[in-house]
Amino acid sequence: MRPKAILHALSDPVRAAIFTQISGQGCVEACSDVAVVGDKAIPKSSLSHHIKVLREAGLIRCERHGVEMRNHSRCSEVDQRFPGLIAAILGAYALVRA
Amino acid sequence: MRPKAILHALSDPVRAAIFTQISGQGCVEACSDVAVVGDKAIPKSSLSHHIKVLREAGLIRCERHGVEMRNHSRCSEVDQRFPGLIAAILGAYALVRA
DNA sequence: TCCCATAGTTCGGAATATCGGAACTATTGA
DNA sequence: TCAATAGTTCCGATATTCCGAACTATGGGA
Repeated sequence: MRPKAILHALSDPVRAAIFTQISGQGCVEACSDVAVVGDKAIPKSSLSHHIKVLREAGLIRCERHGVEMRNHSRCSEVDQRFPGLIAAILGAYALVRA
Repeated sequence: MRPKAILHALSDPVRAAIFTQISGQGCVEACSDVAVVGDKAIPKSSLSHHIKVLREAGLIRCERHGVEMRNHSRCSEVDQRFPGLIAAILGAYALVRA
């Protein structure tokens, strides 16, 4: 869980949106067919890649539950290690979107 | 000045170190020959590129003074727009280095 | 004025990363 | 065992990164 990987992961607006969604909803994200993030259609192979990047950055944890994968935010763990980092980043994106 | 560009710029530890150095010293950075950032030697073409990325992200401002270029941190302007962002990022790197 | 030295940028090619369609694997239910 | 759904891996096209070499810009002499 290094800053480099976290920043790289969240420097992509699509991944930031995915992470926001995972953090907000507590979990889940279907890769099947085409998923929609924000208002953009993402092919499942790309989504799978994005989720891998988020996982390897330590931002989310993935568990297989039967046929589907559940993605959980590791927000609190990251925040414990790097206080305020995630809030500042997601806050910055939110400011732009507003 | 978008979060995407800022995060991308600072997701490179070398650029984060350059930015920290510029923020700390107020300015300056010689591209001539080979510069040293942290304890790593950086060819001047790479350094020039890094500085361009920082500039285009809105993190620094560059002024030519005679033959040399002076780089100033735009930290306070960025902080006004995205409160806490830079502090959180540089803080995260500092935690790792410590 | 002309040339040199120094600071920095741009070019170009090799290495590397990204995106997304197609094929593949994994799991469950019938 | 087969079908359906969820997700991963492969691979080719495209874009990015890195860095040496060539180039540009500025100032200071002779």
